[in-house]
Formats: sequence, C-alpha cells, structure tokens
Amino acid sequence: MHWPTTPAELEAAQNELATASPPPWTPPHHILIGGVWVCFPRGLTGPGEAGDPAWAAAVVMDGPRVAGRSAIAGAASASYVPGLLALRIGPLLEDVVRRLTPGPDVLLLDATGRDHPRRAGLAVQLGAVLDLPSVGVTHRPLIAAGEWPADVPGAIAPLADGDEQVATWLRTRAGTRPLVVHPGWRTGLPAAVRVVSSSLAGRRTPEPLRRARQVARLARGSVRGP
DNA sequence: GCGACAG
DNA sequence: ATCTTGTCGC
Repeated sequence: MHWPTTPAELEAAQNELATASPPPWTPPHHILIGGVWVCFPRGLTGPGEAGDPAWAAAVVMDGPRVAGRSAIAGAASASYVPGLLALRIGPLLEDVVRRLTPGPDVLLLDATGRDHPRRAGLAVQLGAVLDLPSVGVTHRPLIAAGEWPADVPGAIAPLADGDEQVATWLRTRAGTRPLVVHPGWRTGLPAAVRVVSSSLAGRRTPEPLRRARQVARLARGSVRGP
C-alpha cells in the first residue's frame, strides 16, 4: 500500500479501509508503545500548502523509558483539509515510524479513526500501511458528538456519529479537557482506552506523544517560520 | 446561506 | 498544526 496523492485517490482508499476487517489486537501486559508527531514552522497559519517545511519524530517507550527515537526533516505533501489529513502528512508519518528501532507494538498519533466522513481517518490508515495496531488521540472530534465525561480520571463518555459510537471521550486528568480516543487499525474501544490510559504517566497527554512532539520540535530547532 | 471543520 | 495572553498551582 502507498499514499494517495489526490483527494479522489485518498477517498477511494478510505472507502476500502472502512470495510477492512483485520484481526483484532489485544494489548498484552508488557508492550512497547510508540508515538509519532509532525510539527510545522512557528508562525505558519491557516491550512498551509504543499511544500511547507515539516519535521516528524517518533519515539517508542518501554514503560517509562524511551527505548528508541527517530526524526526527519521534510515537507508537507498537501494543504490541510479536514478528512484528507493523510494527503498532508501521511508519507512523513510512515517514513519516520519506519526508522524507529525497536519497532513498537502499538502506535499513537494525533488523528481520528472511525470519526471520519468515510470511517477511515489517518489513525486507521497509518496502522494499515505499517501493519501495526494503532490508536488515535485528538483534542476534539472531527464529526462525532457527545457529552463530556465526569471530571474524574479514567471517566469515559461516548462520541457518536448518528447512532454509531465511533470514539470516546477520556478524562485523563481531573480539571483538564478530556481527550478523544479513537480506535484505529486492529484496535477497538477497550484496547484503545487501555493503551492510552497505560501511557499517561500522570499527564493529560500520553507520554509517547509528548515525547515525539518534543523530539520533533527539537529537530525543527530555531528554523524561522514565515 | 452560514458556520463548523483531525492537524 | 502554531501563536498569544493570562491564570493557577507546585
């Protein structure tokens, strides 16, 4: 599988992914959890465009330890359009995760899964491309809706598109906005929530994502934005 | 028509 | 995503 380069091609790939039924994955007691992140120049505003400078980083964690990391400098392959995020950063994400050693058992990324116009957000697609269980974590849903959970760590509340639950709010920390957890490739809601909950390290954001963001920003360094 | 819209 | 400012808590 490779990355589509046009909206029509991506939509076709998403429609295919929406009906895929890969073997479900259940997290074992001890797993390596990966996180991947892409950052852009400071000062970049709006949806951006193809060719925007970009830095991607990935980390793999063994419990509290960073077992491996990778980073690359590259360019966005398209502007950002809701529902078509893969066109912008799909290739960068795949590239930087493939350079990660050791390889993770499951991958976290900032993207939706089934909370998507075609039920196949980037969290699903990247997992499929890499043949790796994946979980999406976002600040807000793309199209799903649902009331927030109680202000108690671990509390969840459904996010639905019509009558179908496609993701879940998860209160990772009291007094802070809940995150949206998206089942991705080979993961269901219980597995996705377990993976995220087990990687929090007392923070609002899963540690693999925080560390990947740190590494990406470090790679960006002091490069000036527009 | 208008607003909303993963990053 | 990124920026800015302000506020609160350790």
